[in-house]
Amino acid sequence: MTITIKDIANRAGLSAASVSRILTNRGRFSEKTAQHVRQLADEMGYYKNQSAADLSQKESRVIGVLVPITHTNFADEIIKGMQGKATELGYELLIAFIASDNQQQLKTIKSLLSRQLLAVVMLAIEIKDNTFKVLENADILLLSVSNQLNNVMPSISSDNYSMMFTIVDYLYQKGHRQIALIGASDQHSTVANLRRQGFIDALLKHKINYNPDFIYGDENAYQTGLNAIQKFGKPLPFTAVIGSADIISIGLLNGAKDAGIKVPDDLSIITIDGTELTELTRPILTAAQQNFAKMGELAITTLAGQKLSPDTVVFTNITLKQGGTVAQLD
Amino acid sequence: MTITIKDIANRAGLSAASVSRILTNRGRFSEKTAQHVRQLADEMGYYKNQSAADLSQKESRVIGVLVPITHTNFADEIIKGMQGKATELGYELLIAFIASDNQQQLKTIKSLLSRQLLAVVMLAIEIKDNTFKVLENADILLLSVSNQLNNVMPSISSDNYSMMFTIVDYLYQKGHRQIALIGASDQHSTVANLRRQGFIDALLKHKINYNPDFIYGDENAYQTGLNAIQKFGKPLPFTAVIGSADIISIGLLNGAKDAGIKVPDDLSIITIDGTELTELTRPILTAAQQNFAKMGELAITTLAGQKLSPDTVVFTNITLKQGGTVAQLD
DNA sequence: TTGAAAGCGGTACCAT
DNA sequence: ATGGTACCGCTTTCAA
Repeated sequence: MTITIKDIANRAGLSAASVSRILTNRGRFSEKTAQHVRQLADEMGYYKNQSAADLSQKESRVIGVLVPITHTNFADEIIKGMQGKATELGYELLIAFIASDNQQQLKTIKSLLSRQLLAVVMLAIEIKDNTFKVLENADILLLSVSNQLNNVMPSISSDNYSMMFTIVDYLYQKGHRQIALIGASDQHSTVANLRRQGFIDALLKHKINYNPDFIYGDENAYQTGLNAIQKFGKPLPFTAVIGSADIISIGLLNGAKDAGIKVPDDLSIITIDGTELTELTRPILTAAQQNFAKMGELAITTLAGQKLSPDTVVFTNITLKQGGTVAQLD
Repeated sequence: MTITIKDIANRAGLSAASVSRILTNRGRFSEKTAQHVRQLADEMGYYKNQSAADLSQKESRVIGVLVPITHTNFADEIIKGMQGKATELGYELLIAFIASDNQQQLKTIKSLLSRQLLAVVMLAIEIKDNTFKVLENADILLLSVSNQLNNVMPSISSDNYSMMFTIVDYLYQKGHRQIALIGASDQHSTVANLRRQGFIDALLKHKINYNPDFIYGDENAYQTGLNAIQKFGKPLPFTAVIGSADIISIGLLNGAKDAGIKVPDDLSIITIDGTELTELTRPILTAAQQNFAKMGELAITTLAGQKLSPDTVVFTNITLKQGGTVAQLD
């Protein structure tokens, strides 16, 4: 038998209403009885039945978080950021891992929607159209984190366009003129589109005509990096390469090693993301590091503020983190 | 205004009771009205209010999962395994990331216990005593996954003792006689204790007296691997080393590289865990691979079966996965 | 400051 | 096959 508010009320010689008020710190009560009740609750091993509370209160403070089940190692950092702020502001996170499989996706979403949620936050999810419809119809706050989605729903992310200027400027200043971009070719991804456009424009700014062949690979995978090196062969037609995710860059690094290409002497690599993974390679990867923890925090504060419209776009800073994979050319 | 079962009942000219029966597939009803109701529910955008359902039904099908917030990359694999089976058997997972900080730990647990849960599954968590007390008093099913905890609570894990025989036998057969074990020195961890004991006994079986100095490092961290190499210097007093986790082994590998020690020529490395991380190194790490996905599946089926006692111990298989970090000595 | 009572949305028992 | 109803545990008005 589980302990309810009534049990406490009986023992304390009070009504359930009073106990409720005390335990939730709402309304008026005397501090003296309150102390007694709190102690009693503790002794008796009472835990609020949140389902009952949710049912009774109209407003919910639960935020659903959709995390792609395909391991993206930065999701942890975002969640960590959200978690901290959520605890601080009194929100709860309901984390659900979501498969890429359409059928399963719907099932997960529906079960999520069965809990009354304040909002649903999607981490780096490329959402399927029909799944999106379901969420939209459910009339619930939506927020995309780390995946910039202009005008579809509000999002918190890095400024992917200007990020490319930071990267290209850096490489240019290091003497690089032939630069490739790997893993941002997906035509259907807003992020990839922005990165390609920023890449091209940044090159033009330096009066470099970009070579379309140097933009390659549309999948966010280790294999994409390996493939890229194989495709371009040895010697490589460029001196520097930008990996659109850490895992891609590690593929580039290992591919280079396998092909007898020295990093950074024969090839410079700069990676986008800059998660812990970048510390595990030799040399350590130079990175345009995204501020994932900050994204997580902002996700919560933004939702708490509730000033959201589909074209709300919040940017977090990026940091150029020096590793050992970019050489200075003479 | 959210759609309730009553709204549907009104529109269909039925009672709430009937709609409930139909939507949950319980009790008797005619297929004809059922079809109508289901369609109506769909059209009206109805989602069951799970809180109400939970409150009404005494039994819950929600399983809480405690995941350490410190990035352990195998947690994902376990969760994936749980997720699949859970969906299949009609359970829901409530995932909560838990900090190592005592204060926050309690807060998380309490909020978890506020949802009526069928069980709490702990992934690789070294739980603090007082936190454990809270869980124990809450009178809820407990299960530890991947962290073998003999006689404290039921657990699903690899057989850490016999695993060491597999590893040592393999190294012995490859000609190694001087073997070190890194990252299993924590005296308070059952897993570490079992690994050390298994290591020692496996060596004895081959008539090798173990050298206590060769057991080093108690933290599950990249740095532990780096430190180990530094500590033993060059040339190393052993020909092979066992890393007690992938991240440690990567530290060993990079530490060796930094010190000019060639792997596997000068040093053989075998790692315990065998997650995706092991594919990212050069050479690829040879691993005693744990079956994390299976652990996840078993966690759910075991809970579904409910035949649990504190001394229930379920083992999953381990696989020796050949990489390029173990050399054959002559 | 405290209590009585209605109600949140479903479920399940007992009638019909 | 369907409907009426009590109830799950908590919150919240309103009255005392």
